Amino acid sequence: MGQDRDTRSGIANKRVTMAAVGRMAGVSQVTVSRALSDPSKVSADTLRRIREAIEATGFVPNAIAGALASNKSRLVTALIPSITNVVYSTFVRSFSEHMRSAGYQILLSETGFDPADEEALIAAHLSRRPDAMLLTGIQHSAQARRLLLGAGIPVVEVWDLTSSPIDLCVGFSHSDAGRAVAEFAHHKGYTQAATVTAADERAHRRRSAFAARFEALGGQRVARADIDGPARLGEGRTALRRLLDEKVFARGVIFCSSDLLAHGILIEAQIRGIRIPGDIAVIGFGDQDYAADVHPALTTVRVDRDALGQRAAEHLLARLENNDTPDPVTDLGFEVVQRDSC
Amino acid sequence: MGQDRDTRSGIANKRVTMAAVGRMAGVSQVTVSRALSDPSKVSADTLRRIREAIEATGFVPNAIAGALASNKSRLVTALIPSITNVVYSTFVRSFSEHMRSAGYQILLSETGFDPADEEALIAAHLSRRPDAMLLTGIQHSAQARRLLLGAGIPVVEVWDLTSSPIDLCVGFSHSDAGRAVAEFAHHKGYTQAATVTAADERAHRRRSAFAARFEALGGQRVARADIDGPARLGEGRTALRRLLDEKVFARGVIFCSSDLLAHGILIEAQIRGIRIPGDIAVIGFGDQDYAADVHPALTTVRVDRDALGQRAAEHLLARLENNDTPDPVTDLGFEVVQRDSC
DNA sequence: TTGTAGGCGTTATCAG
DNA sequence: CTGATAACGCCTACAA
Repeated sequence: MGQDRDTRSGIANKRVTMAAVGRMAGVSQVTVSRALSDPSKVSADTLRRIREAIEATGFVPNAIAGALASNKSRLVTALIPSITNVVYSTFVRSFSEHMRSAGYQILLSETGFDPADEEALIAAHLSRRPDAMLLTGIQHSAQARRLLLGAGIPVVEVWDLTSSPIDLCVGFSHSDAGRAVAEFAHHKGYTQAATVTAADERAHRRRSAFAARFEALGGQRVARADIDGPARLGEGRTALRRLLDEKVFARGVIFCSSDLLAHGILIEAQIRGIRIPGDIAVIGFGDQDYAADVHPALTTVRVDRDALGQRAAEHLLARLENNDTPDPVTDLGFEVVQRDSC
Repeated sequence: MGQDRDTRSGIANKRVTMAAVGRMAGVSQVTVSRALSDPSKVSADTLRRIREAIEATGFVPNAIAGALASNKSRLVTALIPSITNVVYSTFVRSFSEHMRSAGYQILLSETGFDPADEEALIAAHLSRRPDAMLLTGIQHSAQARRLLLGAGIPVVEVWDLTSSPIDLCVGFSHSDAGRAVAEFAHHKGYTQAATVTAADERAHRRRSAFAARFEALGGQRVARADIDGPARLGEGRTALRRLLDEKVFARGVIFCSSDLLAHGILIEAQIRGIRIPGDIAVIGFGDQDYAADVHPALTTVRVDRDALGQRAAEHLLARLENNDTPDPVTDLGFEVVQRDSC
């Protein structure tokens, strides 16, 4: 209670500095700094005394001061559309781990659905003077690009492809993915199709490419059910209901913008006694953890998120550490994974 | 290509400082600082010139220098077990949004499964001199506690309850939750039960409390299926299979440590023609987005993650901004949500 | 309303 | 191997 607070205040000893550690170890502040950054430059005995002093005082270096002095923050900021979307969070984990093992910490923020917010977020992140920055997607305001360029740090745009990245780009083509799915469906003999798409620009690009190719290959006009807001299981169920009730679609294949929506369709179909893939076939997107475990197992599009995070990290690190120039844009592709739902 | 890189290097103008902005606007650096932190302390005309200069130069304040000078980083760090687990990420989103609207940014890291890593992570985070820190859970090494105490910043531990928090604690009792589920099951007339539990200390505490209470209420010995590693849909399916095959359980209620596992059980049961809740009843944990949309709709335990994030933020802010002392520990409780699976 | 001076805790650069 | 000393870019007094 109050007691606790008092105790804490008492303990809130003024922060221990290198100078204090040095005093205790009988050396100057600079020597402490050296002992920490390159122990080999300090005599064994001094090193020992410094380590003891650090242990005794509970010294934790002040990275803020270090960053200011060295002009290196060892901080990398990342902007993703949503942290609760597993697609992005698994990718970010991979990215983080690779950056962390190179000594960088990640400052993560959600950009959400409003692209207008991104600019302010970028500025806020830039004020922390990150050594590099990761952005999701390739659509950024002119002012955002200016800020980024002005910062003079490596920037990697992920999850999409462009011929004119701000700096680096690692991703895959959403149009290609849509087309690949259309071709897959066509080869499986489907001539009727529908799409269920969440409110996401990249998802819509996949949908458009899918529909265009499917129709070009002789398929009938592709029905569509669009969702506003993020994908949820219930939205998948609703979408199937709408498609069926509005009689715009009765048989064929449904291409969803995410595995979650596809899963919703599986559930709704099961309840209605619609057989999958007998009556209706379903294709998801993302190849989530659970895609192989739902029933029937979901045919979907796999994007290697771990590889994506790794490559993004590697390219950034190449810029940061070595002085070599990685390829500005790298296409990691995707893969249609056939299972039972189509 | 190389061209791009050259361009970037060219543009990487040495960082614009407040002094530079001031020079351009015909005022001193301090005035620029004031114009930014409290525009009312600067004359309208000066303000205009400064704003023009900022616009023209693309100046972005250096939060590093600001933090060093003011001894306030406006940074709050958060440690969660996993970012890909929606339970934590939704909570963190709520926390982040509340902190952000108060002007704080969040530095997020995953602690993962190895509690030994936590200590190093805490130290790494502390080196950024956060103004406050959020920790998941109440189990921290003695050294970790020392570090935290020594930092002299507000700390909030979430997702659990303890009578001796490091500083603040906002959460709920996992034992209480387990017991509440046992009572719920008992009132529904079940006398046989099993648990499916992921490798998580808190989940196991819920399980123990559930089993103890269930048996105390006259139920038969509770069967168990434990999973090592994180919860996945497939693990839920496997668990049901194991429970059935090993003949340790055939009818009754299954309490899962997460909705995901429960969902796996639903799927496996459907495939095997086991009726839910006719033959077997299922109770999840977490009340995820999809819990109401699976079939049958999942009975589960709801934890108000948004409220949790909000309260954690509020209590931290109380320490940070006002000088009043929030209650050291606040129990936000939980709620058994009855739907169709039990 | 504006400016000057000093300092925040490091790292970089020279000396010794 | 160790130590002065000068930045780093801003904020907090205190003055004008």
